[in-house]
Amino acid sequence: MLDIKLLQDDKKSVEAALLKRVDKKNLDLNSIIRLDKERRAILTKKEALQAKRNEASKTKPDKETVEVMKALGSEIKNLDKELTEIEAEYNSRLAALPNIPANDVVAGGKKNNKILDSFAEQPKFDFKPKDHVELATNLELIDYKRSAKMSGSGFWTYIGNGALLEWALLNYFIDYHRNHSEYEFMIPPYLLNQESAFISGHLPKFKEDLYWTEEEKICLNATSEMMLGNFHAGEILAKDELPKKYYAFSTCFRRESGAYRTEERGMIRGHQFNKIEMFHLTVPEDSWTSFDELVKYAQELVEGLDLHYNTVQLAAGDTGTAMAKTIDLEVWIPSMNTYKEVSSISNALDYQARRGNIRFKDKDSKNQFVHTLNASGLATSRIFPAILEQNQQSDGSVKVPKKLQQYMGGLKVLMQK
RNA sequence: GGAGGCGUGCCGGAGUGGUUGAACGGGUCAGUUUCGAAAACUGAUAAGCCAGAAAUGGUUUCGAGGGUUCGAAUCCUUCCGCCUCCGCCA
Repeated sequence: MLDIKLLQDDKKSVEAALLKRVDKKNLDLNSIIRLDKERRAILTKKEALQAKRNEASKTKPDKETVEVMKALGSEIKNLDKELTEIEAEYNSRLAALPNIPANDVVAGGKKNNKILDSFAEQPKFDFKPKDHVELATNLELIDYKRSAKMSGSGFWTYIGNGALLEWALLNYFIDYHRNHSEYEFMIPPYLLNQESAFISGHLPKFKEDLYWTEEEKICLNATSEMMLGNFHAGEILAKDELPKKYYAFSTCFRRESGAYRTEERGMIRGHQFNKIEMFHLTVPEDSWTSFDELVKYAQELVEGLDLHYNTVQLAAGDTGTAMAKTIDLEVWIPSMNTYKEVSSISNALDYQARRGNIRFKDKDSKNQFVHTLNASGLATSRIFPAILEQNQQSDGSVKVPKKLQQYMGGLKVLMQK
């Protein structure tokens, strides 16, 4: 949610910034400003009448006054109705505006994404490399077939050493975060209500991408960012409580309806995957420092596994609605001859905090919105195939990254039984 | 699943239709006092919105929504949350 005052005061620069990510024909700031004007006019009128009524109601009124107030009451009611309608329209239009991209975020869509950095060499194979589905099946790490039987396509079961590898990854992530004592570990519920999904910015836009229960109006989380963003909703934090830094584990659920399924085989895009998410709440002046820290931590996690990946700054149009700036870490998937996101690091500035009404008292005891940031740290579902594919050897075996071996009873190589 | 109770400010806790944004107590902050501190005393201490350059004024909010009324924290209603007892399951 953007600040309406920003629109009122400096429509031109807001518009210019938003055009970096939205088509001109889809951007109508004037109507929002107009609705806001109308809204305030009616509100002022209504409040004047209410003041009159309150004055008369301070003591028991006489018969005559009661009659006058009756009429006044119905007038207030009418204004109120009018106001409710305008506000609904106003709010939904304002809420639909995406965040203002940061200054250094370039305009346009995916094709304008820019590689900032690249880690390690792209592995070369002197044999025909297999894709991760084949590797995982041959090495009996994952059972795709039986999973489809039980749950449908897009689900998988980790079996044996595969389950061990998955768990090793999570342990590696968690142990890494545990070294940073200011971070608090969280395991939130996986189901959340509609209001929370709105606050996190996933409603209304991503309704179709979430799994909803039939009876109750709650959905499975698509990322624990949804939970962490809501954890402090409605609160006013003390300044010395900030920054708050969390890392949370959750299994994430996404319908991915109609998406990409054919080329993205196996576990590149599934309905269920495991993820550790980092999340910061900061004072505004510190949020970019936090951003750099999150980028660094996410990078260190991938680098610890010796995987070749790129650090990519997203163009405005490819950045999530709520975010002012996003950097993705994209790991090399040889079979697809492409790079796939394993971590997305974003600064939402006050956009989410405004929706969630998360504030802090500044040094003048004024309440200000906090800034929120999130970053995967990391999701397993793309790291797992990257490990299989990048570390495969000519005999079909796969080397276990050094950092993971301690979590797998010293196992160094995954081999066919 | 059945029966009952409860939801008020940072916290505890009054308040059952008329100057109640809310008694009282605690906390916190500031001041007085003190060499300093404690104690005591005095004062301050919610948020949103609207108008205003500001001072300030207005308005809304007592779990959330709707209703009754000239007037609602107080009455009705729906929803949400919490608690207790019984049952059921582990």
